Amino acid sequence: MARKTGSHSDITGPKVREAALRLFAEHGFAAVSMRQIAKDVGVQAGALYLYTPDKQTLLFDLLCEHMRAVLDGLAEVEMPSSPVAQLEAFARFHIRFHMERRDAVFISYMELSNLDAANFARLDAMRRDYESALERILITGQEAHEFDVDDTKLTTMAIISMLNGVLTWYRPDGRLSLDRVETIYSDMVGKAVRMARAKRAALVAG
Amino acid sequence: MARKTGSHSDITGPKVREAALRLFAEHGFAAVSMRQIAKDVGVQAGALYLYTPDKQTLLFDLLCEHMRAVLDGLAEVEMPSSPVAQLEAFARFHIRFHMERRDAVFISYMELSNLDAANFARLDAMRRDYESALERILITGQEAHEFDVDDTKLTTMAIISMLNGVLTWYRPDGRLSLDRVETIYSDMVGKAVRMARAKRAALVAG
DNA sequence: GCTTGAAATGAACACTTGTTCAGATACTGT
DNA sequence: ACAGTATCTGAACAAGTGTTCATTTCAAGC
Repeated sequence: MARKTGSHSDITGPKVREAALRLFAEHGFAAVSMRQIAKDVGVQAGALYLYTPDKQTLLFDLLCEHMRAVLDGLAEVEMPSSPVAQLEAFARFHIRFHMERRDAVFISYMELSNLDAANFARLDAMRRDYESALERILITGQEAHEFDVDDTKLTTMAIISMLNGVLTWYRPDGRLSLDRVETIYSDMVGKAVRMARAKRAALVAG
Repeated sequence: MARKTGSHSDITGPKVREAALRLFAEHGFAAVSMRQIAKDVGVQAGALYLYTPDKQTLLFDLLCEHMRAVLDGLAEVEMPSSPVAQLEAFARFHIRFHMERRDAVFISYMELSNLDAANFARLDAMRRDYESALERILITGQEAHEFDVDDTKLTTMAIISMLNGVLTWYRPDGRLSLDRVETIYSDMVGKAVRMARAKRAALVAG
């Protein structure tokens, strides 16, 4: 046997990436062998090297594609004018988007150490871009005296960690709908950063 | 050569656990070989099996010991009477304790999938005990009309994720002291769950 | 000082790892 | 119908995997 009937790189290529993504997320990068990926695709291990130069690059490409999708997704969210509403929009987008791509997110937060320095740097830059978008919302709100944030950088990280936490426990068939989770979380985030009414009144008056 | 001069199981044993903890945290369980651990300890791979029946048990023992330390640590925190102060005490304890044991926390949140079902269940029970302690604070505050929480279980998870996030970015030599980070985080947590003054007044009046 | 047992070696086991490649097969364009 | 190329196999490679064990060495108790 050699080439299979109906085989095509447009089919096998995505299959490889899909299988790798799923298996890496489930067992971790180091714990998944090329032969396991190949078996999942329905092909011999050697064939994988038509679609990736090596295992590490396969991981990097998955991570890279994911971060690009996140940034593109956020760019497509039409942002309201008020910082409070912007923050809610961000929180809702983050939760929904990340829930739809659990596997990729899992890998992004766990397997970065398997990358070499250069690849890591590229991904880290993209991640910082995303976090900056949130920080800009906080800064805008701070300047408009709508938010009362001690440190915008720290608060950015805190919010993102909190939102990411949804991944670790949320189950689509669970007690709460995703929409309800989005609502509760964005409410909490809002309360955590919004300025107290009394303080704002004093500031506006003064 | 065989036995080394000055060698003792009271010395090598802890060394093995220490090295395993550090290496697992840095590279991941699957990516670390017994020979790497042995080299780090300064011993041959075979000698490790005097201190653990196998690699998986070594991981499990590390995780188990960590969770026990977390629960013991929390038990030793003397809790104030007011829920607001209790919440702050919890947040401060969580951040400080987890920062002091970064490696163990990293493993706890990343390598659970490498455990078999029985071991996983035992650890999961301990983790739920810890989370329950936080939820009880939220429930108490809720009943005292000091907190305004939509869903105590979800809020518990949200708070813990947020606090855990500190681990991913905090550097002891960075811009902020650990004490300041604790303050900012516990303030944010407090604001996120506390009941608005107006609402509380209305409730007390009504 | 000698025996006893703990602590460690180092070689061996059977298997898996990522990766390469000559050869075989199926599809595509002419 | 045929040539050419894209796709895949299957075997091979050297290195590394977790684990076992007979053997050796050191340290402590009598």
